[in-house]
Amino acid sequence: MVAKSEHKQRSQCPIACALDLIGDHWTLLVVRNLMFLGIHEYKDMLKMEEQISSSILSNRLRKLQNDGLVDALPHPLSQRRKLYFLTAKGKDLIYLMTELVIWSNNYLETVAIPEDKKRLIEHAPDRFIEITLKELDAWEKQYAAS
Amino acid sequence: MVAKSEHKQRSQCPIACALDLIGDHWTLLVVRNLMFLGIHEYKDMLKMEEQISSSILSNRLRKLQNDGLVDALPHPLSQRRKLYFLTAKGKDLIYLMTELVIWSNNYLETVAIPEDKKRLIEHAPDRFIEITLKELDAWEKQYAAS
DNA sequence: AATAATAATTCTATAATGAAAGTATTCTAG
DNA sequence: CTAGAATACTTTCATTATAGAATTATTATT
Repeated sequence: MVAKSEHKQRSQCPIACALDLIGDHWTLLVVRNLMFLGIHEYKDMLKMEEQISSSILSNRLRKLQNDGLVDALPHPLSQRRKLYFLTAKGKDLIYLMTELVIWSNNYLETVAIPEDKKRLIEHAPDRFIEITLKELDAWEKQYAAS
Repeated sequence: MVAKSEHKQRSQCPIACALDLIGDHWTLLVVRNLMFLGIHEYKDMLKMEEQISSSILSNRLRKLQNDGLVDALPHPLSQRRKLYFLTAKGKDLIYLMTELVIWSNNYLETVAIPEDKKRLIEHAPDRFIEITLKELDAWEKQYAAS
């Protein structure tokens, strides 16, 4: 069952269309978990600092899969567990995500992020992206996804 | 009066903090209007293709001003009109917005945007950003903002 | 003085969210 | 083999946000 909001397309504008997929309070935090934090399981997402509720997490994971940003594998250690991971479409949000972090670092005083990582993102975003993509590749090889 | 959602800070994560400011269905469309479409007035925003409602537009403009992304000037032709424009903090979302458009162009089939503009954004995003920032500068000079 | 334009605000029905509890399935320990 | 725990959700319900329509306050125009 898919909620109403997951259907509507408000216009043909590229920004509006993208916001229909990722423009809400939670979706990009799920992407962040998969992209930067190495969190690939439902139970671990439930523990995220921002305290997502179980129902919202379930909805967002389903929507991300329906929209082709995320896919899932059975966990090798247990059939009842799943491993979520970003598809190429989802991984390609890394450029957007990196700009988001750069903007945050520039304008939002309170963000907690180690100084050295902050400096890397700020002064060599391409390198940061390269490193992150390599980590995602390594994860995929380990689990033979893609 | 400011709604509850305009206050909460869920964590110190740069992505979460940024989403507290711009992570919803409408905020970045208002930014788009100011950044790319030359729409600076309330009445013109009401006409946007995506059909924002008057109350939501009012809320978002107030929130954008509270968060320092947008400022307003009295319209030179009428005291009852206002001219909204992006602050430096708001304008600096241009890198994020450009990546959003690039991603949309790559993955969302249906987006309507002229082919030549699509090509410019795709192959020379820096040039696209430069041109856009110049247009915003020209607007500001005209109205002597900033 | 009457009418229109503008930037909101108010009202109300509907939709989304959040918190807690419940369910179905699979694993694990005895 | 069975009892209990773990996992991935789903359901329920109270609260909050949103959308659309109507209204208001102010300023401009005729």
